[in-house]
Amino acid sequence: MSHTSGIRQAQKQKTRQALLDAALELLEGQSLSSLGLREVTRAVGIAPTAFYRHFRSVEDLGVALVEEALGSLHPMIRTTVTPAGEGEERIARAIELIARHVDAYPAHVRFIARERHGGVRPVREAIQEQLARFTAEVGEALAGDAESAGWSEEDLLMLAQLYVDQMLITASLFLEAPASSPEERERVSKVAARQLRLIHVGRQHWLDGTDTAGGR
Amino acid sequence: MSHTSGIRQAQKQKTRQALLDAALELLEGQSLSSLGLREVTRAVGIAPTAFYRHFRSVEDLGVALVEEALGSLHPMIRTTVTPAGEGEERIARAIELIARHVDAYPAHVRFIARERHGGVRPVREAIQEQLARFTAEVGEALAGDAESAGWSEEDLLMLAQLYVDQMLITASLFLEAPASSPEERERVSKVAARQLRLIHVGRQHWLDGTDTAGGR
DNA sequence: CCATGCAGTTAACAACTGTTCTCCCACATT
DNA sequence: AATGTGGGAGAACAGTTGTTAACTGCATGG
Repeated sequence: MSHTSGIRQAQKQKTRQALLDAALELLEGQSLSSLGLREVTRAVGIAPTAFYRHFRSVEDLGVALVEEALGSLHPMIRTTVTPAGEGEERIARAIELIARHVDAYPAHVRFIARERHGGVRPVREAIQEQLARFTAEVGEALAGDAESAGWSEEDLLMLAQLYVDQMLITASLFLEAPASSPEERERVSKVAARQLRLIHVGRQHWLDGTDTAGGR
Repeated sequence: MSHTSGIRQAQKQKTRQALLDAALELLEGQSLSSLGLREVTRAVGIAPTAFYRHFRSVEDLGVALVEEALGSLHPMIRTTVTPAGEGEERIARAIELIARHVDAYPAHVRFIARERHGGVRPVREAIQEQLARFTAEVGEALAGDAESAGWSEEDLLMLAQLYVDQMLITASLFLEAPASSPEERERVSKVAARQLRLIHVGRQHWLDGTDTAGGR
């Protein structure tokens, strides 16, 4: 069943995407739990009943949005943590990447930040699940780093969590910074850089007080 | 005008509080932007129109909730950062305090976490403002600490921000942890403690690479 | 003790919501 | 060329929403 291609299927995907886009735009001024089905279809220009051909409910659409939003976030996180260059340079590059991503997909970032603790259970859980996946990936990336020698897996994961949360906080701050003022954005960058630096310093001296030091 | 006391004023405050309480409870399953005026009055048991005697709109009620919620959070933050005892002990105590607070006021914590990035502008701004105040306070408290000698005010504030954010993240994690399983709560505590410890280590070595070191 | 103020009520409104059922017709299948 | 599948439209439904207006009764201040 279903030639995966064809004019028919293509059109369907197109309106489906239109629904997602319209919803994302409408969500800039409200939360998912107050987004109405009719509101979305009206924005797209189709009948309310057509909505059901694509999603069972608005919650359902929300979960789909999580996939889309964190799908676009996925490659960024990978690139951000990828080891290359010296510490200070890596920090600057990571923050630059975050800033660029927020510029490119502001609605996606806003959606994730808003619905991460939002009022719709299934969406919250979908986000948590994806973020846990990210944390695990960052943990693995960290494990391959020379500075992580001697670290327990538990500690690597807690550091990864720290990085992921910090990344989201920074992204959210960029989002709130008025698009017009580069000075505000610069201020956010500076603070975020210092915080990452402090975490980095903590990382370097994490094992200082351990027996491992005199073990030889 | 207005004897601040009297049967009249007392009753008014009472129903006002009832509205706030009812709203807070209703908000456990949705976001503020989808909370209806009628929904709240229905829960309290008064006519919809009576709502206007206390708040101009649901947004307005939301802002009032921010005051209430962060008012209750305020003393906790103070106590948490107050210097007393050795580092490791302070960390344990801080986390214990957070856990207790989440147990005591789960709805408040949920509300703040949810609406911090929520869909209602005035509420978001009220929360941001209060959090900025907290950050400043924590910054001052940090300044009075022996370990902060030689720190610039800028750095103190970025550290304070790190602590405040970390505190909210931890509170939110406690909230998500099923009330029934103490093992999950213990896991959250452990990770949070390690993260605070790492930040603390970073703090201790923050000035290591500075000229100040060879100044003697 | 009486007149005023004001928390709360009742009734009504136009607008909006999610969901159902029935229909249509362009496309895909044979 | 005939058949049928499925995206979308249309109308109608029972509820719900915020807000208005005019009201009632009681604590209050003179």
